[in-house]
Amino acid sequence: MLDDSSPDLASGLRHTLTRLYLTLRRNAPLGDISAAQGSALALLHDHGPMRMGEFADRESIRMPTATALIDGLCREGLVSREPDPTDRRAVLISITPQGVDAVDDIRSRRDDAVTRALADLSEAHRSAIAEALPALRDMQSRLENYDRK
Amino acid sequence: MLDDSSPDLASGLRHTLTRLYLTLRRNAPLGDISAAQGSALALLHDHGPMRMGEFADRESIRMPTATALIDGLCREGLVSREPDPTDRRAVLISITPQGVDAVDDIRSRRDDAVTRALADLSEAHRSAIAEALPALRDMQSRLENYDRK
DNA sequence: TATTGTTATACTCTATAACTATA
DNA sequence: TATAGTTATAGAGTATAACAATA
Repeated sequence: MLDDSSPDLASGLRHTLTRLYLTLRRNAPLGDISAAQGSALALLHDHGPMRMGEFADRESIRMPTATALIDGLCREGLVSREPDPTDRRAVLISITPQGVDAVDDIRSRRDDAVTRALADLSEAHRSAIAEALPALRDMQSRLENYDRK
Repeated sequence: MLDDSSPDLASGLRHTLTRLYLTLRRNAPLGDISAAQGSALALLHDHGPMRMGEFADRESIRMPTATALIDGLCREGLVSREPDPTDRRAVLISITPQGVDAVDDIRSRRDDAVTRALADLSEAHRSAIAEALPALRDMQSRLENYDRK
């Protein structure tokens, strides 16, 4: 019988989550774009336009790093920069339609890999995962909140 | 009613797994060591000594990259290199006791974060996760095998 | 000749420090 | 004077190409 609150559950879960993510990443690689670019595009895709400084904060990188990263993405047409009309020191960075396509593409390739793996599972295993998904979401939001403790 | 085999389950699971991993990484950062170093140490910790070429293959990096990465870890005393007694062209790289400590330390800090999040969940959510863990392991091993399709 | 690894070189991502322009 | 970003410079991680040593 499994003891829910044991460190074994936490350690087993940590290990499995880590391997699942890394395997998924390996299964559907980013291809042309780097990990830093992929993360930047996903943020701009999900959050919408933002200032350079907010982008740097959310990506946990420094401003000069953000400048260089965004410059590269602009050169490739995946991101665009506009002066902020309310503050002439600032710039607003946005994902382009081409950038949206790049994010959607990688996500759908990863979804396909997960769909295939789920289809190969037993019905019992598949439904166990379906029933745990809300609990995993709950755990994720709690972990996220510890960040700003 | 949730349709287990729907793309929605795959997409929701992919999203939650991704966020869980990234949040966990952010919650318990590697600190002094880089991501590449952490991955290298985890591999050597779990697999044991190996040749430079096998290390490069398993990390999906090129040999010159592996040489530089291992050189850095050697300088920090986390990894050691020995000539392979059976083939004088080759070297065997191993994790040192200090490197083992570094891996154990980061893993235990991540386990602590997961333990805390699990403890904060409802009993129903915690047991849903406990019951899904074998299914998640099953899914992970299937995804891993697709890699060598 | 084929294999194992290293050296030389270059590009990206990361950082700190110093600078410019605007508030 | 403080804030938003950029430029200058440096270190780590990545790659390809060319090389050295050994099988």
